[in-house]
Parts: sequence; structure tokens; C-alpha cells
Amino acid sequence: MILPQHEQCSCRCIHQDRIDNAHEQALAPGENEQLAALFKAMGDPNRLRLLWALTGEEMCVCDLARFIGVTESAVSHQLRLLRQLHLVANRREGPVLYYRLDDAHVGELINLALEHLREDK
Amino acid sequence: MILPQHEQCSCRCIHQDRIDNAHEQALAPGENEQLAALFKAMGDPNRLRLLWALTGEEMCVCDLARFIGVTESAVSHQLRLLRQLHLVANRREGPVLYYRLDDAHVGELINLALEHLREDK
DNA sequence: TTATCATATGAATAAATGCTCAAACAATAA
DNA sequence: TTATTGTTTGAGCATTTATTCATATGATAA
Repeated sequence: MILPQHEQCSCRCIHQDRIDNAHEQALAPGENEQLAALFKAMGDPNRLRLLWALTGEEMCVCDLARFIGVTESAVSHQLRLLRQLHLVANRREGPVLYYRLDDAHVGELINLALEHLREDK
Repeated sequence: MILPQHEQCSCRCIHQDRIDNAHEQALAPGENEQLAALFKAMGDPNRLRLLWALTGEEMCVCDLARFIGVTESAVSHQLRLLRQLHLVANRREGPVLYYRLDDAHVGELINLALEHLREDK
């Protein structure tokens, strides 16, 4: 990996070996961004509430809007994001769309993070 | 849980039972926000790169700044956030601060999310 | 003390985010 | 067709965010 020359650091405590190791073990840039996008999607209080609710049972847009107390439009915008990241999927029944989690990993991630939260406090 | 009366939804497809269930199983508001803050912290590409690098070995601010290619100041700001959320901790050796992960959960979370990412694509 | 180095902090700013409103779209029924 | 219902989309806007720059702080050594 190449660092632009202008990004020189003025301090002298650099451990170049550690920087090299970090670069070697680093995730590929694309994968890193995808992963960050995943965490970011789960990092909004309302979206997290949606995801957690959907670990229970499938719900339609209208239910979800009522549940978190925002416009159906707002929920729809958020669901689109979650859909694009394969966090949720939907099923149409007539005019109504029922949303569910797309993957068991989602619930596992939330539970693991909850552990972290509850243990170290 | 009480919903303000003005937040009425115009559609008629509401499954009130599901909304009630969702409210019952929902995380406490404070916990939800903390959890969201945790995911949000991991949801920035540079912070995620920092955390992943620290799963390897401890590094000082200067190393980390070089590694991700930003100012030491920027890294310091980010590390403060990560410190406040108990994601990283540091150790002073003379004038230099060595940062490390504060908790094994962090690495586990990243690995679990990686699984999700790699499987469903 | 003074000087230096590594890090932290505060202000400023450009970019991203989450919401609402208004309008469009898709499915169904009259 | 027209009307209705559930959902989606795009624009607009206020808030948040990630960065840099300039300055301050803390530890160490001369």
C-alpha cells in the first residue's frame, strides 16, 4: 500500500513495522467500506428498533411506522437502505408489503453487541 | 408504551397486536440508543480500520494516523469516541499512548459481520 | 527553568444524514 | 375507466459528522 508523500508525520515515534503489519492484515478497501456500511445501518436508533422488532415477526410498513412513531415515508426510506444491505427482505400480499429479517446474522449481531454492552458496565 | 394521539396513521392495514408485541419485546430506550451508538461507532470506514488494526497489536496515535492516512488530530478525535464507548483503551509509556482493543467482543462483532457479508453475496 | 515531542482539544467548515411534505406508483375493486 | 389503499420516491431542510488547522496540555530531558 502506498502513502502519498505529502502525508508525512512530523513525530518520530513511528513503528513502521506495526504500520506495515496493519496494512497487511487490513481488510480490502471495498470490504471495509461494505462492512462499515453494515454497521452504520445498524447504528441509527430507529433502524435498530426496526431490525429488533423484525426479529419477532414480520410487519408491514404501516405497522413499523406506528411502532417507532414516524411517517410511513420515513420508514420506507429506512427500509430501502436496509433492503439494499440485505438486512431485511419483503413479501407482497396484495397491496401490503410484509418485511422480515433477511438473515439470522442480524439478530446474532445485535445479541452479541448487547452482551458487550451489558458486561462491561 | 403510549403513542401520541396526533400520530395517527391514515391506512387501515394496521396489525395492532404486532405493534403491541413489538413494544413489549423492544429494548429499553436507553439501551437501544447505547447499542445504536456502538454500531454507529463501528460504522465509519476509518474507525473500523482502526479497530481492525488494533485486533492485531497495540499502536500509538502516530502509527494509526500514518496507517489510515489522516491527521493525528483526526485520529485522536476518533479514538476519544472509541474510548468513551469502551471499544479501545490505552496505556501510557512516557509521552506516547499505546491503544488497544478494550474488549474481545469487538473483534468478534467484526468477524460475525464479515461472515454475513461474505455469505450472502 | 526552557525546549521538545506525542497527544488532546476547540473552532470552523464541507459533506452526509434523517425527517417531513407532496406527489407518484402499484394492486385491487367498483 | 375511476377510486382507494399501501407503499415508494424526490425535494427541501435542519441536524449531525469527519476532517483540518491552530493552539493547548502533559511528560521528559537539557
